[in-house]
Amino acid sequence: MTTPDLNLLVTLDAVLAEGSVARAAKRLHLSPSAMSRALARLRETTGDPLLVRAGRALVPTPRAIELRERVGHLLSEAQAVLRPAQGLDLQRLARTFTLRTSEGFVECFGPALLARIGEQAAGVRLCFLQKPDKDSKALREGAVDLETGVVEASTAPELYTQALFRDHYVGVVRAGHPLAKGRMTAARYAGGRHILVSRTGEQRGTIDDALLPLGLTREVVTSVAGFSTAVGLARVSDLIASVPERHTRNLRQGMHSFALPVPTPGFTVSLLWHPRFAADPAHRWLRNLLREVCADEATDPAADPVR
DNA sequence: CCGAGGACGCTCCGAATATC
DNA sequence: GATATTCGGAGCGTCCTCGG
Repeated sequence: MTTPDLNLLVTLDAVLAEGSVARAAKRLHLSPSAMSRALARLRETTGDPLLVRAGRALVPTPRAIELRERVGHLLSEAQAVLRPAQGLDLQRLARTFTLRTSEGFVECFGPALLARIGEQAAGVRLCFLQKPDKDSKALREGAVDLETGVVEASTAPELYTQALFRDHYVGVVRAGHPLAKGRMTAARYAGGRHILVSRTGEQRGTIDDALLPLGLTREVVTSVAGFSTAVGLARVSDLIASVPERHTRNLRQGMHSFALPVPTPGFTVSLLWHPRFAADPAHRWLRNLLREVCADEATDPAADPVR
């Protein structure tokens, strides 16, 4: 198998960005005919016309539209690889990173993360944003540097992801709650009054689905948009909150937490970022720091009272 | 083993032609 | 008229062969 001419990537990027053979030629300091020939080679290599005539202008094919962004990122990465290495000077690094995190992440991992940043790079600031939806637009546009969350089928395919830790649901009630004494059973759990956490306002969730095969239903008294609200409400009432274990570890202090008496699927919380940042040394440093912090918290045996 | 020289392929260019 | 495409020729690098 012959290696494709990688110089064609530069040509492809120029042609797709300009949408014109003449302008792409100008950009790369070639003659229009040379660019036309290069486009012909690209067409042969990709097996797609890439740009087709529409009146006087050329318009991109669906394949060309699909490639446009990918090629741009590939080139910027390749250029970063070929650039002379510039050591990352953390002492002098002055930069604000914007992180869009899942609920409870800041409360759980923020203190350790900020402490490490303070030690290593005092000029770095973090800006944590709420995550009202799963839309990847902010990452794509560069408004957000990093995101944490569960990777789903709807997650934008161009994003890079790395698993941070596994999490699962636990139940939590106030200290001295009747459920805090005795053995927890599915029937006792289902018999209580519950807080449902739903970002979208849905009236049932995975726990209701898990109770169904046991012939049980639970009474949902109220639904709230966030885990911290649910825990806060459970702290001052007789309501039961069912929340992710890792994300609410700090929030549940002084309360009674228990393993759910019904099997519910665990989930993996991942780090997500856009390819544009893949080769950025400062961004890479922050990604490593986040991974370290999450790994450390995961291996802290004193931190998990629920088994 | 090494250098010279020819064959070949690739890419470039300018000019001519096609298309809208 | 503006732009894209095709054509023929030129320059350059690589590969192969051959002689020293």
